[in-house]
Amino acid sequence: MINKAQHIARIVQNSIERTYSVQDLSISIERTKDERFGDFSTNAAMMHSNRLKESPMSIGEKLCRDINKSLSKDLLADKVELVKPGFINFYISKKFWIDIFREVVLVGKNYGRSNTGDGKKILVEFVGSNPTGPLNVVSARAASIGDSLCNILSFNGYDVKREFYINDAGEQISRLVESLIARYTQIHDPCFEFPDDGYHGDYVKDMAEELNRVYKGKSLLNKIDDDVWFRCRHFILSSQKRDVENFGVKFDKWFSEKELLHDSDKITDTLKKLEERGFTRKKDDATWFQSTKLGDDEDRVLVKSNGVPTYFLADIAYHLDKFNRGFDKAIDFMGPDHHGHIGRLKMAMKALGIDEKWLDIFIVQQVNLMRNGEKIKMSKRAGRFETMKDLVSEVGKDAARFFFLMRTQSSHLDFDLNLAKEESSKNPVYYIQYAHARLCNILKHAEAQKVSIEEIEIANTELLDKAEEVELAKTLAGFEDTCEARVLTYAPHKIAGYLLKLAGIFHNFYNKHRVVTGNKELTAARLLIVKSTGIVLANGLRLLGISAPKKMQNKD
RNA sequence: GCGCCUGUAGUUCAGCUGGAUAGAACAACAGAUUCCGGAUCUGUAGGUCGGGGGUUCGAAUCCCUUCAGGCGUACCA
Repeated sequence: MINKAQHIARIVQNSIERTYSVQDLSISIERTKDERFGDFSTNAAMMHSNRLKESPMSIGEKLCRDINKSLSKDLLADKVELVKPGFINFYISKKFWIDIFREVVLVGKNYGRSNTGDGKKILVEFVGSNPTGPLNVVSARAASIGDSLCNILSFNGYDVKREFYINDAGEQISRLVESLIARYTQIHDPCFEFPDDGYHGDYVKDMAEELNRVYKGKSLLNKIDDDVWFRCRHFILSSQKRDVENFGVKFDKWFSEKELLHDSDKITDTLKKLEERGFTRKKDDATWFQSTKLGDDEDRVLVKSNGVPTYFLADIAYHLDKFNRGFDKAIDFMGPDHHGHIGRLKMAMKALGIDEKWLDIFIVQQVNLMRNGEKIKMSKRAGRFETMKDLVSEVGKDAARFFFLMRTQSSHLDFDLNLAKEESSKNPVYYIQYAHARLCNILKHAEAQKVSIEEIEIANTELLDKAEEVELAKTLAGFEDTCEARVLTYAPHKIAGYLLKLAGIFHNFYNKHRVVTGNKELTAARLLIVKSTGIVLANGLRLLGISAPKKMQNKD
């Protein structure tokens, strides 16, 4: 399939060559936002007005005349027109658009797929957190965005791996173990004091109960017990795994900071490498990364004065490990509290001689849960905070994912719980899913009327000339551009927006035109529309990790 | 103090590398259905793109400045 925009760019380029004998002028072709300006437009006449030493309108006029002359009508465009400041607008012929319905049905599940990635290996790290408690709503947001991005990258020919980084080394988990032992001790001695900076959540009490079944009241105080540590980590991690799985995300690897970095030589190797490259220095018994050499305000600690490596050093080692595993690119999604970390990590990569473009890091911004128009206060210290699990059980996986995917990751999101739960047209997820269910129902109805698949496949598309039909064709054609990785790589929300638009156009079409009628030929042609729309909706929803139901559940 | 994110309709947000009269959803108001699911559709109204400068054929978009909100600025992770 020839890309329409490229096709038009070629035409314009040729015309410039003929008219001005100038080559190598870059031409950009855009889809117009407004129908009145045709389907595609180019600003070439304005862009190159300086170089050609002529006014935009004058250039445009010449090009337009030339293009019109060379364009045979049945090819691509009905009309080419010059407008006001100097835009040249192309009106694509209906027939050219209508062909898309058959193409979509032929390509099916693969419609929208591309090979721009060319098998390049990409590692996407997201959600990853301390195993110190249940995953929260920001993790859920990261899970939606990260997972969907992976789907989109795969769809565009990249070889994608999903990875979850477990921060199971360091202070935080030690503090959790401390809290756990305190809760455990409290079972037998209610007066036992709980540490101020401990983890207050109820899940710690649940773990303590479980611990009690094993240790049966034996004192665990004044003793750092590997077994308790291990049980604690296991308890948290398996619940996190369950949450993520229920959210429809499958990680290729759960990367343990402790096992795979600290218990190996990777940390010391990384440190050695930084030393060799002249980026470390000693001060106050600690080892520092000389990030000031790369423009940072101050140097950063790699190894604390007590000899323990920092999270920062471990993360450098982790990323070096990713690089050594042969990935062409790494993408990280981090929580809003990590943003100070980004610059430093990138500097460290630079210090190690890794190309800056190899690593992209994005911040997934915070989430405010709204109920009845009011913000829900989250307090991690008090142990009350909205978890991913609660969110999914309250609004469902599909709604949760869609709401997160409607927005760019950088926006501070207000999540409206009431709206997400509502089973009505106000709720965009249901709106899209209903479009899919509705069209499945039409196909089922047609089947009952004994319309065969063969009839649909050989349908006469020339019968399709209604405005709503052409609009659907144009919109379906737009799915390819929407999926194109270049535009879309870090913006799954565009798929969500696209699906919403497509669903709306379909509902409109449905209301204006009856599909299954006594007119067999027209019925077949319209069923082709229905079928292709269904394919595109399903493909889009699949990229978002949201189901495309054949029928909607009854309200009551 | 410094750094990052955000500021667009009553509300929540789109707006791709600058483009033509700044879009959508929800809320508001007015309408549509003998028939494939009304969980639907159509229409109306709603804006000094936080403010002020600059760059150019042309700015919500780029640059400078200023105001407001959030976050970060640990030998925590």
